[in-house]
Amino acid sequence: MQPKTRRASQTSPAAEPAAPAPAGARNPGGRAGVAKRALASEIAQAIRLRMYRPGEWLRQIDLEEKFQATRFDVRSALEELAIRKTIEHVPNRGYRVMEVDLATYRAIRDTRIILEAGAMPGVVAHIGDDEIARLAALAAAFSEAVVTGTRTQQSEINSEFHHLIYASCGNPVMDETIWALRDRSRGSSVTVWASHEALLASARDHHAMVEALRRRDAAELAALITRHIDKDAG
Amino acid sequence: MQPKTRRASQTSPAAEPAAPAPAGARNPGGRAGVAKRALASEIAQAIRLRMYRPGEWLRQIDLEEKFQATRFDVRSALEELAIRKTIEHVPNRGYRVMEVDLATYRAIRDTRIILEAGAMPGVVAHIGDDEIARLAALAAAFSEAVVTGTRTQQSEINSEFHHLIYASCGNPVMDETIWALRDRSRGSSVTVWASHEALLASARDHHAMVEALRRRDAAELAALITRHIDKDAG
DNA sequence: TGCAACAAAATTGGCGCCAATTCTTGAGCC
DNA sequence: GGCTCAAGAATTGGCGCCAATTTTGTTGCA
Repeated sequence: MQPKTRRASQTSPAAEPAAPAPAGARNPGGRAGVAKRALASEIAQAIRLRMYRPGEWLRQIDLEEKFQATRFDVRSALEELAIRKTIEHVPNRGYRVMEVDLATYRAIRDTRIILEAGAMPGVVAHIGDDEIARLAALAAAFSEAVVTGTRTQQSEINSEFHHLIYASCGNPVMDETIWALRDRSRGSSVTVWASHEALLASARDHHAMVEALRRRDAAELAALITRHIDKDAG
Repeated sequence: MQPKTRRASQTSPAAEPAAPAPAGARNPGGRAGVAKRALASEIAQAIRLRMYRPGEWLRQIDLEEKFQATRFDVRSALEELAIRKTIEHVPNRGYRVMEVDLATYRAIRDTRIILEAGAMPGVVAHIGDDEIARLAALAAAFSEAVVTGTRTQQSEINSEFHHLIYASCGNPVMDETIWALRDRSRGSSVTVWASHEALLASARDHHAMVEALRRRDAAELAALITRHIDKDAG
């Protein structure tokens, strides 16, 4: 192995104090370094928007021209999503949108309940009045979207609502973990809002959450979130 | 863009019923497909064992010959670890072991507490007597290792102990999430056991956990775990 | 008419090359 | 003697090529 062994410098074990932050921006050709990471989230977004359904194969050539990226970038992005469990990699067959079976779905749901309900005390402690006001506005917007908006609009407003909540818990790691799980549960067929009634119930939940938030009632909030996830309104 | 546009086949949106599992094994040249994933965990293991310290640079050429892998494999593995937040990628500088600052450390710790304590009811519900017996054995082994064993041995036994617990919660996703967080917190300087007293306290905690497990006392277990993490004994 | 084997096409995936960038060393200058 | 600047060495990283493998279409045979 090893096509070309140049030099085997000893990795300074203890040295290297910890470089602070050398330079910063760089972008020579056009958007090479950027596209790498961005492409992964673009594809992830497309999956979120159900442009690719669970079980569907993601052909590299298609993505290549769909997103105007090089094959290499596409493959990197695909690999990243596979690691994130958004898609699944089958050797010599390609990548396909992850399909989560019922058991896995329940596992994700239970984990989410623990995490998201557990985040509520932090939210109550850290959230400000302006955020609550914004949440109230979003809850109202969602209620309206249930009647007038498209599926995508509903989904977006709903996402924004929950995003704002978890971002307010004062714990970036928790926020990140919660959204990783939320993304994973999207590959389930259960996830799509079942009925108009379910949507209405979700809208009501949102308003109740805002109320509980105003009262700084963490326990009530946790209970609401738990029910909310259990019904799987996202 | 697009070096060679062959054909833009329409991605069959609804088709693709969901291929079950075509073939399975494949390994022509030697270990190409295997090394890809394996290498990442090998490097991760090395980091876990502190062969590379937080902040230290991981030179591709060194890894190349250290693990007898091609440059391409090394880079893939490094990318994977960067996505997992085990290491950090600095463009044109390379990859280095992630250093977690105090704030992030606390964020991880708080998230872990919520998750790991939240997993306890599941553990109590699903664990069998044989697992408890094994845990008791491990707790004893740890107590002994505190006196006679090396740092690495202690760490390994401790890992096995906690691994067994979380694997018994009946929720693979939870287990996986917990370990992802545990791995991330390793990049902190706080993580290493502070003193001999701390080690002894950890050992005592383990025995107390086994006891609580025997009594199927989820609340007590959760309290123990919370304290255990708070003291940061791993 | 149905099935099986074969052949052609398409797609994935491993790998190496070389340009871009950064780090290091040494000379020149203040 | 210390600092700045510049040339050289080393390392990272983008990208394309082609082999391996799978899928699709077709022909021949029972």
